[in-house]
Amino acid sequence: MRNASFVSPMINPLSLNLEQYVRLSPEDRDALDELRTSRLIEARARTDLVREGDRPDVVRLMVSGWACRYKDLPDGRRQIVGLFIPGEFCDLNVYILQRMDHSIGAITKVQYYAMGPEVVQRLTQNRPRVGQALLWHELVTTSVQREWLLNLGQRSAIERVAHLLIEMFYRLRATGHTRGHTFDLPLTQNDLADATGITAVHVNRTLQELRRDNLIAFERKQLTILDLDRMMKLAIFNPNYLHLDQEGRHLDANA
Amino acid sequence: MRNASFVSPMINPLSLNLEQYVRLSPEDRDALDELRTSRLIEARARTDLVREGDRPDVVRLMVSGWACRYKDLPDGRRQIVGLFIPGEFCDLNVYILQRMDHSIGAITKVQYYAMGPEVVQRLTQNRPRVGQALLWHELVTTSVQREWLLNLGQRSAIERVAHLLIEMFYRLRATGHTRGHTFDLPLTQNDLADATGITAVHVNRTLQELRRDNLIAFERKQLTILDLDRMMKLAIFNPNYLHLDQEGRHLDANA
DNA sequence: CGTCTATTTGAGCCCCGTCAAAGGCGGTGG
DNA sequence: CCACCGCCTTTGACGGGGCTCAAATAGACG
Repeated sequence: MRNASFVSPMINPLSLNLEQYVRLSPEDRDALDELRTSRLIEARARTDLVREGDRPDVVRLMVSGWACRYKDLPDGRRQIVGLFIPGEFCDLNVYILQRMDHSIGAITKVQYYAMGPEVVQRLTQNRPRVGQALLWHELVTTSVQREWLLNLGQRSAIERVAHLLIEMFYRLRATGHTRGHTFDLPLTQNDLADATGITAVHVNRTLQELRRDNLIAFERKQLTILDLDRMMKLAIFNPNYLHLDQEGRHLDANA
Repeated sequence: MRNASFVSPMINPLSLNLEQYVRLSPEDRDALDELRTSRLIEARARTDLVREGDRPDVVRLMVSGWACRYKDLPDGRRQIVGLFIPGEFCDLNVYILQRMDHSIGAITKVQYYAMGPEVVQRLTQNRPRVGQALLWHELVTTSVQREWLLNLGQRSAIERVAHLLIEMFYRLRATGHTRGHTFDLPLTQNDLADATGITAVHVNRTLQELRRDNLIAFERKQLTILDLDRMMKLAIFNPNYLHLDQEGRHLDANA
């Protein structure tokens, strides 16, 4: 929570998110603050922000609520390929492509800034360190996708679910969205199923097993990780892929 | 195979690859040709080019042979999260990160150019259109990762294997590495297993089923797709995610 | 021609999917 | 504020797709 007082409350999540990677200068933060002049859009839970096949137009910066990136098959099968929490960009670069190859859906009610690509381009040109941070953000997102591939391809059902829960804990904690080992997890068991590639019924049994073993508590969309060590061992969780811990220190404003 | 005569035989695969997205000018091609002054490195089959945890140093451009990106777990489970064919970069951007979050291994004997990040940076600065093409290349690689997530999370064993085979057919055909519906597939059944998240034994049975249904022929590392239509239907394959078909036309040299 | 790796086959079984139905909970409208 | 409705969670029984273990066969390579 470095220098939280320097940034406006609304855009706060973004600079907090980026400062995981790079320490920003006051000028950098001011430039980020100007994104607040973008259109602020609200979408209801369970609606799509963009659909596969659409022509991408704007870049979206999540302000509140959870969203997901997903792909589906004609017969209804659906795979969530990424989750977005406040402060994260959904689609920094995909506007380069002609057509969306995936959809973005709101899990909860969401608020986001929608800005033209030129706004981001101007920002990265004027503030190179912000540009570096955004690139970092993209690279980490891609790294997370790779870890999810490992998750789906190699881990068992209980390992997958545990791994996802720990990842979200780490990501939320990095931006101050946790209280101790507790955080809001607005996903339904159906969502968890679509993200882990197992069925909702089996997600249910898996969560019960995690509860029975006193590894988690989960009620009213509040998740508590009761024993992080044992959970990490169970999930074979190694946080390296999140590239946290101020790895971007060498890019710092005062370096 | 546009203008293949304009480019040197050695670097050919790269510009061919990039021209899937953007039509390059002669100057662009010349600039790409200069990458040939980079160190050309050879590695034996089944060796690692980089390992998870290493500090990334160089950018690798595949010249010949196949390589893969993979992640593994302490207990030996291994997931291949991407395949590289000649003309593709393994790790255009990952040098930005402090530590590799995955490994890169040679499937066959491989040759690749190893260049310092500054070489790529200079190239993209001097030749913006090449920079665009490289960005495109990265975005498509990421899109492929998302499709693989869908593959692992939602498709059955036979669908997964069929999907992977068709994808490699499309990617190889785009750079002229196919003869009719036949191409070299140097993967072992173990590799296919690690890429699709099923066991090698079951890959074997799956391939037999594909053969029995006269969908493929596969011997001596030569794969033929006997009935592409039925294969695509079986795999629920939609090539959109590869963003082929000169989507980058609007960035063309003469646009 | 021998060795090592890759492919193939078989038997048994288990993790997880499927189908179906019963509770629980939150949200909405009267 | 209550009652209803829809979605979410939970439970049970059953079946099957894919895993495991093990061993035989076939190729590849020196």
